[in-house]
Amino acid sequence: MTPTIDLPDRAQRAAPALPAPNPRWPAPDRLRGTTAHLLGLLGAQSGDEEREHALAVPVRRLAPRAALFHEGAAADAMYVVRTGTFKCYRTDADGGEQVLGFARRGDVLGYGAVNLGRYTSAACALEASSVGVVPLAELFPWLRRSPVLDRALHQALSVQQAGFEDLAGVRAAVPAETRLARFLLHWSSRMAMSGHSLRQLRLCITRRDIGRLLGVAHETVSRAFAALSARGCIAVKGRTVDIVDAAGLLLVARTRANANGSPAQGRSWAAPPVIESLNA
Amino acid sequence: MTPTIDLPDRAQRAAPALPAPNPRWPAPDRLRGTTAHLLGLLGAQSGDEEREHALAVPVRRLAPRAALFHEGAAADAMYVVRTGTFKCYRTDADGGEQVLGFARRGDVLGYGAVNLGRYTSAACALEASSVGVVPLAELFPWLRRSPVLDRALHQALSVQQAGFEDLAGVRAAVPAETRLARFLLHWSSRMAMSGHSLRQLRLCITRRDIGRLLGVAHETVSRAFAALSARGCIAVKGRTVDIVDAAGLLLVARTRANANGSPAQGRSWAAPPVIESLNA
DNA sequence: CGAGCACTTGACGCAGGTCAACTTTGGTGG
DNA sequence: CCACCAAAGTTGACCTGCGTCAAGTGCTCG
Repeated sequence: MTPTIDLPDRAQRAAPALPAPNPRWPAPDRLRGTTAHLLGLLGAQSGDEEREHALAVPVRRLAPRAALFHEGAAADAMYVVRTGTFKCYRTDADGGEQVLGFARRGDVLGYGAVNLGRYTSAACALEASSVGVVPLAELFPWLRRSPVLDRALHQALSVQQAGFEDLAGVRAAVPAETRLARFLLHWSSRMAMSGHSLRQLRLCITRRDIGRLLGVAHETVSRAFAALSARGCIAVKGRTVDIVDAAGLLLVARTRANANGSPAQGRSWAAPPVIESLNA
Repeated sequence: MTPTIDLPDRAQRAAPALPAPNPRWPAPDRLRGTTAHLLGLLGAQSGDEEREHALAVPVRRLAPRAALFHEGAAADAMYVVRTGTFKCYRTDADGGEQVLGFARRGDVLGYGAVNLGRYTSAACALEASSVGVVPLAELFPWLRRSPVLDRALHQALSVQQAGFEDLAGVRAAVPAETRLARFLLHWSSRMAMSGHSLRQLRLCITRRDIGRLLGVAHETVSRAFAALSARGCIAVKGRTVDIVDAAGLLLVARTRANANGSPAQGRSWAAPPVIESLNA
């Protein structure tokens, strides 16, 4: 229940050497940013004052499947996601992975290490990604120097906590189809926040990992996709999912109690407001 | 997946009027504390300087079963638990509760509201309890004035995040008995942190709520208790649980794969270091 | 172009959800 | 202080959803 100290055996296959600088990135982003950039990532505006006092913030790039850090490893930094997608997970003694969630632009990774100096979970890139590096030794000096940054961090952590709570909902004691529906809606609204389409989902996750998030076998995930598809809620093509009937999906996301009948006297199962626009 | 705005129908049954001041509490604690006290709660030392600049921090007392705040309610404060135990949960449309976790001394409640101004989940007292009140309007001024407080808050949040991650483990796709074993170990190490006995657990939680945390039916929780008891790992008397055989419990906490045989080649399933002392 | 991994689909058995009956506990009012 | 009632807990019986094993197809990467 507390962080393992021992690294999983594939700890060795650590993050590969940084890939050659990617020419698609504008020069200033190539190797480092500033604390002002961090602010941007965290969703805050940086005033002139901030830009002046801005300190250099290293950027680290990761190839698909590369580990950002390992569970239990000694930590010298936490990270803010700039681009790409990360999977956060824990590995238990039996080698079973428990997926804790996924991180995207603006999400903070490795925060659990702030107290312990060791990462409490692992994170790896699902696609080519990059992060801003916040050395733990610098963290509090930075926050002290820039209250705006501190505030931005707190707010980012606050929304992340809400996200965590959401994810607890997909692991609730409800049928697999419901869990998957909830997860898809969750993902949809997360993606919408970073300017992506609400209905067209590009999951860069294997069925196995979805299963490990939902707490079901990967075969069951497959069948749940098929079922939702048959029901006409979604159209699935590999890892691309189209939300065809958002209202229907939302109905499934409520509870088994009424997969058929009454639209439930209660209100929306914590319906993301964004979902309204899906019905357009 | 995002906070509901509508309150559950029992929103009305809000927190009852504060119970008459409890004579058991020393006078200075009776009605208010200071930011220096907050520091103590959060597990930090407060220097002289801190004590000087200390600001008044209201204390709120709650009767057993009283709600601290409701999901989706407009928020004007977050809280730090002083005494007692709280249950954090969300209610979905069907009236089903999803328990997110339990909070004890030093834990921060209502942090999800820092960004939104609305609570993203509900919290209610399981026993007579008290919290330090941090008005959201004061939060950032306080943090700015006292970097030590800021640091303490960050560190408390950091360990809380680790705790959340732990709890994801009890909801993993493993048999009910394993989930319960993991939960008991989790609870044990949490309680140990606040100076309680490691082996003697006083759960102030109903089987139903344990079930809602683990994602299983409450009857199953009952049976799992019976099974662990029959196995000789624990002795159960109502809500009092004695950990008789910690090693055995730990074994069950690993995975069904080997409830019988090989002690698993891998390491302790994220074994809490504290557990070692249970074997004394 | 081949190998391994992701994904899908089927068949089967069991862990656990559900319903039901009963006991125990704790809280409330007389 | 006790009697009463509602909620919490336990236990049993039944049945179903999903975990597991197995076989086959399609990607993607080396």
